[in-house]
Amino acid sequence: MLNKNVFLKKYFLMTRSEENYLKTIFHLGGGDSKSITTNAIAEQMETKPSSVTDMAKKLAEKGLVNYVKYQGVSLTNSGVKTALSIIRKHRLWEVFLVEKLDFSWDEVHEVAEQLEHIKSEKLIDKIDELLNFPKYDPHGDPIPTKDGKFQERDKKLLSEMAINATGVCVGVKDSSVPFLKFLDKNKIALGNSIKVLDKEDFDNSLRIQLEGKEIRISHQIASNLYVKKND
Amino acid sequence: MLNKNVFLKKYFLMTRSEENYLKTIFHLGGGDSKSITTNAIAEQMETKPSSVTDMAKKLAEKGLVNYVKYQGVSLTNSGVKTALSIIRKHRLWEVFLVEKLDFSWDEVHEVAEQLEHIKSEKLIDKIDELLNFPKYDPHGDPIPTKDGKFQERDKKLLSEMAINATGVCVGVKDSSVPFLKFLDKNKIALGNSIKVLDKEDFDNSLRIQLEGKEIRISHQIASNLYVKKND
DNA sequence: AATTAAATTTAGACAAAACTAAAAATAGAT
DNA sequence: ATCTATTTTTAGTTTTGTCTAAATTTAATT
Ligand SMILES: [Mn+2]
Ligand SMILES: [Mn+2]
Ligand SMILES: [Mn+2]
Ligand SMILES: [Mn+2]
Repeated sequence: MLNKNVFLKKYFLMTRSEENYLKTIFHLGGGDSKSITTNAIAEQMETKPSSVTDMAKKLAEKGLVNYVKYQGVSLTNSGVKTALSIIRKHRLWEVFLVEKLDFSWDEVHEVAEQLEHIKSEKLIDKIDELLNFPKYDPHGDPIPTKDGKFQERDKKLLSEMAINATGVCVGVKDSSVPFLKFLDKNKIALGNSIKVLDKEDFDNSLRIQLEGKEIRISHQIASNLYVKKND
Repeated sequence: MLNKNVFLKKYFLMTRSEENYLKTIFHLGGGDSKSITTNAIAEQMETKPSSVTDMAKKLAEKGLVNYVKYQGVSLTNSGVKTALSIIRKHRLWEVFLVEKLDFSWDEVHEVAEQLEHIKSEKLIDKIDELLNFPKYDPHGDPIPTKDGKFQERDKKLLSEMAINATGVCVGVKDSSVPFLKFLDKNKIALGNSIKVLDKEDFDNSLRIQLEGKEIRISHQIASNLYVKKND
């Protein structure tokens, strides 16, 4: 009885901390068999490199990451699968909070960080169904399907669009609370139509048409907004 | 910074384990300044008495329980308040799962055990609103209000009702999965009308009318079903 | 009142997840 | 190729929550 639980725990059950590490490694690109350094992971997670080393060993033991001393970690197939299932939960909960509970897009991340660790396959599948199987979360990020398929959208940073090009705002690169609140205040939202009117060479700021109205936008903003170009 | 966090953690932030202890103590009657023994708590939580002793000290330090060596623990006002907020969350999530996601009443407890620890006041208030401020959970247990008010229903065990008395089934005493599944199989549900027809002295079984149909019920079942008597 | 049984606490250990400080390995620059 | 700065790992601690085994207190019985 005790031995069986120790076995399950060691090789199958995921702790919250382990899940957070997998998610971070995935977001840093470790899903494409690219090696991520312990330092990079530590910085992202606001923890210490030595803690990351400890966890790397544990995750390697579970077959979730490839870890070679001094060479960093990458996700195994199993690790990718697990990371995607957590990201799927995170983004579905974010949609739920916005669509069903009237949260604003700057409030959802913090709560989703907790909800993503709830263990119930039925729960998340039912939430998915309730939301009518959404493809994107409130920040425009794609939601992996139940079987881990990922549909990245064809999008471009607004700052990289040519003059006179038109499109629709579909996502944010920076999804920090201050940036999202800034966009709200300036009435910039996902789904808005955009046309690039002019670029200012001096400071790289843009003059754009947003839902018909002409506004000026700094480079900082333009380089954090994703646009889907019209054909 | 570090000192501030240590301070917050020690005196304000609740861990999942601490929350589970408070909830258990409350369910064992520790809210009415009755002393609950460490043994009773240990048995309920499937843990060891020595672990309970450790936690009792920690909760006392936080001002959540009164703890006197060898005398057991009872909840302080602050402890009751905290316990009620967790029970409120647990029961609201149970309603949510049944009402919005089509879970059956025997599936919700396990998931609610996880969801009750999500920390977001806004989240639970919005869930409450979405559900239209329900007063009872799927097992007939009352849901505390935001400010901790408790409306226990006037109910009686079916086994204690007099012959010819009528009422409505409003709750279960045993809310274990097997019992709930048994009730489903026998088409006994909350809201059903009940009339006691006859009692068998030999084995204390009952003959009752359930939604018009006459059925026979063992004492074991009758002593785990709550009925609200008609006036 | 003394003895015994049961309940409770203490002491010491362990696993998980973090930390600090020191040691080792790698990469960059001469 | 050697030295040096940076990165990474190791070793040893800490905190939380648990456990076992031993000691202590309380309750029950004679
Ligand atoms: Mn998020
Ligand atoms: Mn998001
Ligand atoms: Mn429950
Ligand atoms: Mn319930």
